[in-house]
Amino acid sequence: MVTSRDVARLAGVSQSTVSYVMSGRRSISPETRRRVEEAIETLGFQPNAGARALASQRSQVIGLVVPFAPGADMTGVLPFIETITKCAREEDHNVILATEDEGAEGLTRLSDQSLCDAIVLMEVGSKDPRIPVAAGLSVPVILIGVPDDPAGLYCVDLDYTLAGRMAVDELASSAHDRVVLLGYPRDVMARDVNFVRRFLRGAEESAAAHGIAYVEVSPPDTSRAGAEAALDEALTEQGPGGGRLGLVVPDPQLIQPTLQSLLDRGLVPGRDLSVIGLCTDRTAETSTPPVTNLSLEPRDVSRRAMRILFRLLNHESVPTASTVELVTPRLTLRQTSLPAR
Amino acid sequence: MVTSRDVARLAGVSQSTVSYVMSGRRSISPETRRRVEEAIETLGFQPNAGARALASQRSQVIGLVVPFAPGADMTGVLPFIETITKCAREEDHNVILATEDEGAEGLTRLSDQSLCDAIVLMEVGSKDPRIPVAAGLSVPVILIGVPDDPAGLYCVDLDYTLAGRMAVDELASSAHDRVVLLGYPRDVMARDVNFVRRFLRGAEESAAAHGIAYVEVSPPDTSRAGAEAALDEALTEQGPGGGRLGLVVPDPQLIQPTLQSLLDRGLVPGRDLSVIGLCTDRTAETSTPPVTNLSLEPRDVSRRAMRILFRLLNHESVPTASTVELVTPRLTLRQTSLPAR
DNA sequence: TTGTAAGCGTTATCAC
DNA sequence: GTGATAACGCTTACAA
Repeated sequence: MVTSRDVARLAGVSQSTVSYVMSGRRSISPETRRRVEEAIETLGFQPNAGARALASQRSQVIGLVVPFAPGADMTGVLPFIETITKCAREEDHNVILATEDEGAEGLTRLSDQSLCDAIVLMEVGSKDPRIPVAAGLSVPVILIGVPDDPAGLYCVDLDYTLAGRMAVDELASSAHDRVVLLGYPRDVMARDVNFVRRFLRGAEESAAAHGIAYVEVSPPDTSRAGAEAALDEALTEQGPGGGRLGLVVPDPQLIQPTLQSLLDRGLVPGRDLSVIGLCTDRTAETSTPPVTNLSLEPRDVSRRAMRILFRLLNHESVPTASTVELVTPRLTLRQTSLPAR
Repeated sequence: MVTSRDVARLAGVSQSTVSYVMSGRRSISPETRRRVEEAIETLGFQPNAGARALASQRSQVIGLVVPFAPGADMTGVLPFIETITKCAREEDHNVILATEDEGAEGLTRLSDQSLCDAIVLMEVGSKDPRIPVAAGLSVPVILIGVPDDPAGLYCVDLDYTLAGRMAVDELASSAHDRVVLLGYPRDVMARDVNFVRRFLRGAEESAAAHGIAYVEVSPPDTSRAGAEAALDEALTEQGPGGGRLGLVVPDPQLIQPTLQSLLDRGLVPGRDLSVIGLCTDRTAETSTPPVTNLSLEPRDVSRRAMRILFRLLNHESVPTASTVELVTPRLTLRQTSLPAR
């Protein structure tokens, strides 16, 4: 292992000078800088992370708590991880992973062992028991998701209320006369993830505002059978025929099963009814048929979260009116929308 | 911050005793142990990771290099990340993330800065330039994937050759008389990921062995249009009618577009032809229609990789005949298989 | 069975 | 502009 002592010896300077050349925290004569940088180069010196963390009280690591709970939506989290990791690297930080199932102890572990300087907490629940713990840590924490009480923590999330409203607005303005919302499966409802409630409220509000018929149906799960059951309920209750029907499907995992169930019944999305999904554009493009969607914008959400986090780390002011920052979803019309009348 | 000194003071012992109580590296009298553990408990002591790493030369961290390259298959990597993280936690280790686009420097950074004690390198290419670098690091490295020359490194991967063979075997034994392999898109071929070649070889071998007609077609990309183009080529060349056709689709991203293209042509998988995909069971279950698949077994592959890694870390012997450990794929018949004749 | 003390490789505060 | 030197909090010989 090559240390800063080795570099110092080779460059003919003191160890502290090597440190200052690397950190730029005091001015160095051009000549000294050159010699030190040359020595670093020839020896291939890399500073020891542990020693640096110990001395500087900064680990240069971001803790990322990901939702690996059983049954959680796996498809959506990867873009978050990717974007967060890349943002971290841009600021010369690393990312350490913790899983949701570690609960609140996972947070205290990351913080109290000085494993990281800041924490990103994904997919927080409405009354997430980790929030009060997170708020009491000695490191800044940013939430992706909006709990009922953020306890002063900064939050970034998609504007799900707006998404719900946009979905129904779109259907209403394209002359649909009834909306069925194929909701989240029961276990998701049970976990009480906050965005579910927000989306439903937005959809409901819009339906009321437009005076359009509106029903919510909750599938038992996101399987094919779950979609079948929910559709049975939805279509029987209202009768399949007559008028323009719009189906809103906020759970990404339920979209494909739903589309297939419809096709199996001889109901063609885009011809016999409309379907709007809430999912990433990638999911929407590859569904069969490609589904009109409101984008979840995971990259945008992640980037904003990291921006705030680094401002907190650098003790810069965070230019936000509220502690909650909401990202506007984007509507993209695809094949599952009925043509305008 | 509460340190081991604080614990020692409260328990009325020396700092080293606290350390030994925690590590169990020497025997402690029951009474002393009790007092120390009580002090740890009441103070909520957590050892400082940096200091521990510095003193012990062990960071208790596993470096995980994930393929976030543009266009890489995102859906498949999450189960790997999840399983690897959980295995690490079981051995009281943390996981630090690096992205593929950091290349070989990412590896040296992780190792030379003592950021981790071992590295898991995912999705290695046939002639991956990171392999020689990885082999020269001071920390053990395990590969997920099999390069042409593993340079002595341990590798774990799905047995893609066997997968290719199993796919065609299945079709041959269920009385199909020709096989079309809808290959990987050109950019994947260009990246020369090793498993592509292996899968194709296995399929080809089996076709030859069974004396069954066999064609490979390469789509321009994994989009809907890409699938269309490939199918056009495949079906024109051979004519759509006559005999039992089996389609093998090894790229998970191409499966759904292909199924849809077939349906659009009035060709129903499971009635007019067979389709076998290479993808996780989860993907297979939720495709439309559910596709007969060979499972990628990401959890099994990850667990085996971590088993080997920890044996290397603990200087235990690794009970493997070869340096390459291959996992057998599992075939599950679903709706896209023609009934036996 | 326990304590003492010398590092581990940086950073950062003093001096000069 | 640069150099000593004392932390940082833990592990681990070496003593007792």
